[in-house]
Amino acid sequence: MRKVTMGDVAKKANVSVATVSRVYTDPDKVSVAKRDKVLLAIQELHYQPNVLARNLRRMQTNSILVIIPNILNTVFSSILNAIQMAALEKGYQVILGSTNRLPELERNYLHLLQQRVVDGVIMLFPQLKPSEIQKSTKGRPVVIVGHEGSDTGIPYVTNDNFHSSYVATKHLIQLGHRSIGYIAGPMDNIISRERLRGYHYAMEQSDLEVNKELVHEGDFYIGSGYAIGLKLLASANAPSALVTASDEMAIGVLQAAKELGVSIPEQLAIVGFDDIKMASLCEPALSTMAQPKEDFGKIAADMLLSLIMDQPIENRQMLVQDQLVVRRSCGSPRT
Amino acid sequence: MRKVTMGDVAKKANVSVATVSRVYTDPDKVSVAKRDKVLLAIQELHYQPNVLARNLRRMQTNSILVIIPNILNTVFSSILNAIQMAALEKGYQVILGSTNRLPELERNYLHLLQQRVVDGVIMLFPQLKPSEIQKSTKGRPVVIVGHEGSDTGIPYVTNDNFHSSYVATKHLIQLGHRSIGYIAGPMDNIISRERLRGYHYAMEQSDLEVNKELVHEGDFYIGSGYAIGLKLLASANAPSALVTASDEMAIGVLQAAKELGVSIPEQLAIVGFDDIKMASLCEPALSTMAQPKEDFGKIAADMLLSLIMDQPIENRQMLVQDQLVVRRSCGSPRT
DNA sequence: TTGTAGGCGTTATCAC
DNA sequence: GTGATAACGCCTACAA
Repeated sequence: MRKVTMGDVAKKANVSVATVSRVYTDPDKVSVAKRDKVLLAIQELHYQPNVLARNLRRMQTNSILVIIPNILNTVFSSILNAIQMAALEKGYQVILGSTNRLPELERNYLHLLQQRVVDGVIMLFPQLKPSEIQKSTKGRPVVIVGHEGSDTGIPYVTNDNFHSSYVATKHLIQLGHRSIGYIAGPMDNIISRERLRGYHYAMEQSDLEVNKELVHEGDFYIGSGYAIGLKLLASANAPSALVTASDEMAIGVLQAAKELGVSIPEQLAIVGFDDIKMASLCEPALSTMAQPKEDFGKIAADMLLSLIMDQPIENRQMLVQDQLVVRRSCGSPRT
Repeated sequence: MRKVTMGDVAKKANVSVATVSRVYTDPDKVSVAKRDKVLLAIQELHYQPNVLARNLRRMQTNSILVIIPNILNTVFSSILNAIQMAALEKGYQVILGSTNRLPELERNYLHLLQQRVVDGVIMLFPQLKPSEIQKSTKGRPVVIVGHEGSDTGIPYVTNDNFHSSYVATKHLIQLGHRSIGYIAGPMDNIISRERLRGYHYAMEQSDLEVNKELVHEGDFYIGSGYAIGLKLLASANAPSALVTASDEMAIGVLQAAKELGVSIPEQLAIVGFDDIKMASLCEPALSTMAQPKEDFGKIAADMLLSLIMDQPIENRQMLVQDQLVVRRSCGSPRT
């Protein structure tokens, strides 16, 4: 069974290949009679257009690349999922680019854009700086999620980590806490730094002293939360409340607390960050700042597709709001 | 800045396009002198081969499609991740096909294979029957993960759900339990049925009666585990142990138990299925049957790539072993 | 409305 | 080892 091409269909339907092509690209320009003949021939021959040829001719692939730090993290994969849904709707394929946070891999993937393997790229929480991204994409369609584009003009959608962290800390202060600790993410990460700043600002605004011994640097993962939690809770002046820069670290603290017999939220109130799936299922359920993951994905996809199709974008700088999800771990007002 | 093509490079290097092409595809056939000239010209012009043209000419895309029920589930996404790593190593792109378990979407995605958008497909736990898959792929490269290919000859890699469920149940029996309940997955799912069979077989083999009131059908998700758990634990003849067909349902039972003041594992021993991330983090940590997710992915990818490259496959029917991971939730031997 | 024909940029098959 | 040149299958002026 040889490959059947447009020529075969044309012959069978007694028309030219142009007419067959038009049936796909612009059916209205074909008379009903011929259209039906063509459709019939397509059916009978089980013809499938060859997308490779079409791609070359149109110089596009109908696929986009999503560069993502790690698909095992539900924050990232939720965004990815939203992107895929939006893309599917418009007939675009999604190519997966998992980087494990290696800048080198990000660069590699960006290559696919230059080689025209994809029509556009969405970068989730990239390691590369916007300026470098700009340099290696040369004006081709890119959207950044989770960071600003600085002065490159690259469209982006992000949340405000400074503000969200401020809100989380403020919530604990309003519950009556005065000795509030903080577990940060790695300091080479801008998101970590922004979140730490938000904590500091909230404390300062309420005239609360930040005790340096209550502020530690973790790595976002559960193990560091556990280790720091053990240290923090065993010390003489343990805090009465804690903000962590990720839910995983908060859950690590939960485990440490359980081990030390520290009851949560009575003896220690906690607010995490991210609203991963586990946050609602752990014991006690974790209060947390939730990013609007679906919005992130949907907005980014829409932006990118507009870029690809040369449609105007209303707003190239989108800011979405995180939401404080109050569960049991932060307790009720202190008396 | 116009697009630069192979012709431009050829002109600049004073060679034919054929030679330029060879520098990419078969460098050994080009004299060192000319090769260097070409390489230099490529550098100077910042030439990037146009993959679209290459694809058309070679009639391949260097990308594979992974059809996956849901990327938010860590069992699936771990496999996807392993596939992506293996594919990347061999220069293949991974296209994501999330279906939310809709057979209709699976069919749609399979279309991409016929249209040559991808060189091959890996289907993770497909809804479609092997016979239907065979029909719509017509001998093009496909690999199934998690089900057998029945008599279609489609290569597959799967685990033995019957046996694994047998092992899980047997473990509880050996700990001294005699009244063992079971929460099954949806019965229209073959995996659910196999797991249920394994439970029955283990009971039978040990001359234990299966009490029908202790066997319930859930939907794999946490909510159903919770609901069934409440019912089961409140009843007069609650079991002393429980096997669930998924970790999520087991965690639902954990929540129900906490609410009812039933202590785990003392009053109820539990073994789950899947070893999702939460299993090791919940309280108490969950004993569970773990699928070898990395193996699944790696094997499937290697099979598919062999298929694509027309290399012989050692074994088209691969069986991998699940592993019982013993944690606290199943307790110690009864006295 | 329909057909003709010239690319799209690469690779592969020939000769030389 | 190297260079012409003909595909690969489709799309789209342009002409009719």
